[in-house]
Amino acid sequence: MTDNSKDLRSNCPINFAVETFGDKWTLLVIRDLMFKGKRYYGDFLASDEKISTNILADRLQKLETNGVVSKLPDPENGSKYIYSLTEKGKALLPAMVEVTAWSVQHDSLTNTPDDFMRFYNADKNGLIEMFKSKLDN
Amino acid sequence: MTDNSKDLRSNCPINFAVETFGDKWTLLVIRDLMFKGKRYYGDFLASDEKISTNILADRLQKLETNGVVSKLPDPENGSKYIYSLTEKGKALLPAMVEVTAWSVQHDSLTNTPDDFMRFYNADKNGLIEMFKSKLDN
DNA sequence: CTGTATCCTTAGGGATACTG
DNA sequence: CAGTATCCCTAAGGATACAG
Repeated sequence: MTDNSKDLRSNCPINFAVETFGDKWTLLVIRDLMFKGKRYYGDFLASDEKISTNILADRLQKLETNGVVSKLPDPENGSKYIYSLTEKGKALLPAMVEVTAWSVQHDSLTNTPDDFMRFYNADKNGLIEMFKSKLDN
Repeated sequence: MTDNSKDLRSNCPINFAVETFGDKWTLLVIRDLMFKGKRYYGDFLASDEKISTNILADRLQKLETNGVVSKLPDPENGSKYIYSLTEKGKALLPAMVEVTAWSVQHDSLTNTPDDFMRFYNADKNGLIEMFKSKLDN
């Protein structure tokens, strides 16, 4: 609950979300942090969707500004940073899981680990907890 | 589960979602259908965010193409249409609820009915079922 | 009023060069 | 390799005119 005083088009929560990650790239960066364990600049560049380097820099920057991502110097390599999700970013997990489930159910081409929907249908909260614990280690 | 053969940047489910509603306006139209009971063209035009008429037409069209929204002649007024969510559209409800909850928890300015978070915290599935039943009447 | 079409500006973003 | 900066084109979209 922070007072981020950029001027939004409205005070609707859906609009807040849209203004935070409603574009063609931001959610993919969040996905990479959340589900693919990516942490370094080059990791994100290497994703299937081929984000270009200027866009990546811009989105990481905006996510940091919005408190979704943190950027810390890599203790093992002074010349690079480790990007990771803040608590605010991690809190997007349930939404990301629901979005994933929707896509898997409505797009025949989508590829996702086989057991995702099994777990989702059997015990959604358990699935979310499982991913959550992965994020915290 | 339909084979929509537009060429996606990848077969990732998050990317599928991004390509379906990852822009500044689409999710607001879905919100209006899902939570605000809007059905007519003019209803959408009247939202707080002031969508312009060409963009609205474009988004309704794309949503229809993607099977999220249906467009049917209004039986009580031949010169207009009724827009509504398809089953695929309604299936976005859990995701929309999670996104809303995230925004409410992370944006102090967001305004939402007081009891939303109470219900969400007490019985999330019940909250979703409640909205679902509203959509089906 | 419901929707479509056009005009024109700005923002998004691809390619790529460049710095440490 | 990590990240920044520039160049330039295309797509997003605001304003508004127009048709039924």
